[in-house]
Amino acid sequence: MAFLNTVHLNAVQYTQNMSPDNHSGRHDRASITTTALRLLDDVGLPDLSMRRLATELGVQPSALYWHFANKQALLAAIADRILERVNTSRTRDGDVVAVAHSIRDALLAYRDGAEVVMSSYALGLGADRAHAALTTALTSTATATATATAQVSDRTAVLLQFILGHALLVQQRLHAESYGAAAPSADADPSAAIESTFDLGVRAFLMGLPTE
Amino acid sequence: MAFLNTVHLNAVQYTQNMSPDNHSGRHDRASITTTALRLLDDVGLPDLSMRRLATELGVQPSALYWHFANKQALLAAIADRILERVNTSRTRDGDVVAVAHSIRDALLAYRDGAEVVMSSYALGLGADRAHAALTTALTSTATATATATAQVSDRTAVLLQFILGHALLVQQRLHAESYGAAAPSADADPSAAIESTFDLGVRAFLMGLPTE
DNA sequence: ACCTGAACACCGTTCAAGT
DNA sequence: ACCTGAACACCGTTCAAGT
Repeated sequence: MAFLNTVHLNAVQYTQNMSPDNHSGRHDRASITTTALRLLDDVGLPDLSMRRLATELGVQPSALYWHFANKQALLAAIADRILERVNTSRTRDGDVVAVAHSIRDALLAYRDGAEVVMSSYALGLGADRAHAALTTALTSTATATATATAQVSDRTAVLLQFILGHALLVQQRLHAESYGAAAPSADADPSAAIESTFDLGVRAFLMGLPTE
Repeated sequence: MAFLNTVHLNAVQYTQNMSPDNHSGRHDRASITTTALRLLDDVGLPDLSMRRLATELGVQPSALYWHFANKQALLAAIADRILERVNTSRTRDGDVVAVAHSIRDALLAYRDGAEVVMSSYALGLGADRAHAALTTALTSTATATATATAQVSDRTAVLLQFILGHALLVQQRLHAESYGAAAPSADADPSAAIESTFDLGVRAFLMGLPTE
């Protein structure tokens, strides 16, 4: 449940010692991405427009198109940033559950993070880090030691699909609740149900793997 | 693989013997939804605007707001229509795999169908039919006969998340390919890999269920 | 190298007024 | 009951021109 409390409460980490809204000097892809990620977390994806980001940066909208080919390219850079949080330290010992949780937490750490990453991933951009971490963990999993690379690739896709689908629904439900729409399931503790649902999904997947 | 060939090739089924683009008489929610679904399949979600739909109907954009409160309400009606294809005949004998395939096929039968249904489902609208079919099938499954209703609800959510996540990625990848973007996995036969990935996911889920 | 200014072709939504 | 006409407050993107 802890992840639900920290949503929307990110302190942006600056990679440079430079103000994100650089009203004096010029901008580059990194600083623009930093400001865009903070803006995403503040206002959400529907309100993250190129024009609004330009205003935030103290620049004309057209200036952004010198740094990024289009809005989708900007979103891919944001997706990369979001997944930098994925903890790759436990991938080597094959702790698939831990990696799945790390990816899930990275997606939920920023407002609409799952949607941004999913759309970029579908376009073949942005989710390389998550994909690689899962593949490494699955490859070194005990049940999969004698498994062909093609099958590992399939399993990575299955797990990533579940994680993305799960995070997407969680965040869209959060968004729906903030608009006062009624959720279909009338559970007593929805956040606990969500947490156990995620664990159930990941473990069901792992237990269902053939042990040949 | 058959489903991939029939994507984008829908002949719209008219529930009334009435032209969908009713340029003479007046419109109602049903006829507007029919035209909107055809337009969605023709041009895709990003190009399905209220203004374009109004033009298709031979009407001013503002006319649509007499029938639907806003665009989201229209999309929920479309989501309901898409899921009318879900085959509910096999839910009673607990064939979860068949139901999962039926939902998947319904989502893939219209362009961007998964995205429309997912966003509506997250808002608590539109996916009741899919949710109910899965719940019925899981309840009458052999491995779940002695399972509490709360657990069935969790499992329904897990499976639906996987199905929606899977269909969403498949369709976004189709969309990406039409724009010439390179997919990250360089598989020999991607459509066959997708099909087996889906089966793997559903079966892994079912085999992972406790048999208590 | 990086940005401005101005334009193009669009959006969703509201609301008085018509029939 | 159903729709028009007109407006409001926006979009993403391009491109010549500036520094």
